[in-house]
Amino acid sequence: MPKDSKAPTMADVAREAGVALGTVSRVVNGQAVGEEYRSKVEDAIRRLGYEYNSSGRTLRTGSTNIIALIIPNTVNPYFALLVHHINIALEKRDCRMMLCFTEYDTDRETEYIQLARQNQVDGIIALTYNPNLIIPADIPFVTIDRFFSASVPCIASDNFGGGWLAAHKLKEMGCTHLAFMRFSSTLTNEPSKRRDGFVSACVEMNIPFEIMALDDGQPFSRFEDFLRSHYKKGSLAFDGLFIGTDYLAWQIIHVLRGMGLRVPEDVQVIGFDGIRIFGDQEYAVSTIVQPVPEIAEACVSTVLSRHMSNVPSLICLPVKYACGGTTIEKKE
Amino acid sequence: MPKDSKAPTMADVAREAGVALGTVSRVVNGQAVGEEYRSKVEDAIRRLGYEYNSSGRTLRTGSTNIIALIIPNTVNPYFALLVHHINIALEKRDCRMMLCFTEYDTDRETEYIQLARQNQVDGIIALTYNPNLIIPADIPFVTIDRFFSASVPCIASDNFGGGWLAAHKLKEMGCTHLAFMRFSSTLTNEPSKRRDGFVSACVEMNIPFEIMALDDGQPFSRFEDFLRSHYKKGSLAFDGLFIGTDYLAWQIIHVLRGMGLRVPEDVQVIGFDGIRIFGDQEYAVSTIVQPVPEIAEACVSTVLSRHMSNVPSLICLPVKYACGGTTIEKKE
DNA sequence: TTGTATGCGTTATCAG
DNA sequence: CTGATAACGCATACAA
Repeated sequence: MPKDSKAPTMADVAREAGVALGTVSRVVNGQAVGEEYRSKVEDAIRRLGYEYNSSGRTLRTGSTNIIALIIPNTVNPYFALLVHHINIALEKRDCRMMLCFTEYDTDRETEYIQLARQNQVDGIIALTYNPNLIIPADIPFVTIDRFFSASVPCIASDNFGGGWLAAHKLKEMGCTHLAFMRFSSTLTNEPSKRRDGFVSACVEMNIPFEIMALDDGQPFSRFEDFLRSHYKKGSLAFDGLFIGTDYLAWQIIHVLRGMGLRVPEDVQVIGFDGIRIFGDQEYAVSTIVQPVPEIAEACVSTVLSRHMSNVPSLICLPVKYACGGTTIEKKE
Repeated sequence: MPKDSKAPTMADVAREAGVALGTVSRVVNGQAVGEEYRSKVEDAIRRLGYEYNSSGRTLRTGSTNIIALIIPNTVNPYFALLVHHINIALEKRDCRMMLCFTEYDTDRETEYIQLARQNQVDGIIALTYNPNLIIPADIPFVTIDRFFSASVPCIASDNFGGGWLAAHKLKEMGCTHLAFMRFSSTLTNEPSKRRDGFVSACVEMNIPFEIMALDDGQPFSRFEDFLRSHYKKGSLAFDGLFIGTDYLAWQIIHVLRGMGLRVPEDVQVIGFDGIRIFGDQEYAVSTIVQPVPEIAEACVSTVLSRHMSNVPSLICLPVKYACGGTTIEKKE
């Protein structure tokens, strides 16, 4: 029986090639090595079927080329999209991803940060909700949609601009009475600005509007109650709705249709996120589209930027409007 | 200036606590240690803010508690669901996930296996399409939906039974002329059996049917051509369609409606997978639901089973039918 | 039960 | 440009 019960190491390769261990390391890492030595080493690698073992390097250098992504889940299509594009951006830079799902559990958010540190990740990208989350100072850390402090870069869409755009679009489509509806976490984060932009535009355009914000944890039926209380004699008090997310917009459209209202004929609806059915088919609802590829790229390039020096504390990326059939386009 | 520029190690803790390095290791790993020693160590850990560094252990033991999941992407809702449930199953066992997206690129599938080995993962779960993929013999490996050999466990839904069930349901709903449509990869994998089950049921029930399988890479418009060629004088030759995936079913329903046909009144459609809109809302189409949580659980428990000994080579899990509005329920 | 000592595979620092 | 050698942090066999 051969004694090759264990995988060959650089030392084995060195012995096989008749060179020093350091030379093998240099070949493997593509550093300057004499041509004759290089080929001797490469032959030996092939003969032995040597494969690089990154744990040695991690121990020695403390770096892993792994970035932790902390996010609620991957079932929500917006998160799925984010995960997808962040992975593309990481792969482009030869990095791997350690995926951490929190399911909106604040304790898990904390635990995963600790776990990421124990695994020597090179950085953390996090989309979290824990109001008391402690950001590690010794690991490059960027957050999505939530501002902590000037020293923790935050990447987000232009939420204010998106709210503003939604109101303008509804006006443009002929709406005269608007409402904004959302689930609002107790946390004040970047998406909270969707409301502010919407309000700002309504005031500016002198359009009447109402706000219906429901705290997280409140039952969805409150939205139904709200709509019904504004429904008299077969018509709704609003002809245009801006909803905090596409997901909620979808649910609310069901309610509207259940009430006998037609969307978009009687009520036009604009959501936020830019979710497509099955990920790449038509938009689920008319929407303000977040620039997910750009957000992902910004997250990755920021978290990997050397020592996180000279990085802006808030990166805000432009959104755009897209029709998903729940608004009336002017000229088709 | 303090000299704590580097993170404290077990050796630092041992010195601080006045015990031996091995004792610290035993405390950290929850092994038997005298009570007085344990508390001395725990105090020292707290004082120093020590945090476990897993790279040392990985180097020493060769194990990481990380499982690689190789999958095309996370944008397709079925894959998103799979990722989600596999992560739940891994977390339950204190394992982390290294996510590898292939985007159906066969080279990437190979590369990621190599990368996973270099990262010392404890196992690999893979959903792949490369016909020549080489399965590493030295790493626990399970595949989803694709049988390689008796030594590589394969986890899949009961695809044959699903096809069979779809045909029976369509019959039950009053259909008399059926067709099956799918994109078929050149690869013969478990999902290929959806067709076989469907055919078997049609023959058994003595129902006329047609099969329209399009090779991957062919344009979708071929399906349109197929439907149009079976469309005469305002009616389609089929009143029931079974489609290989919900995703394709969704697209085909668009074509049908574009032709002026009503779904489900004129044509009933059943897809496969069990995809819900926004991940947790209504089913996108009437469908054969894959038992994703059970598939995930089976993948994880199998890949982690000690030495992969005594594991079945094919685990087949039961599917069920669900209405998604593209079939006519008998009694509502 | 606790202490001691060694080695896991790699990188990096020196001399040569 | 190459060779020899010392860490990196931890687990564990062995000695006490």
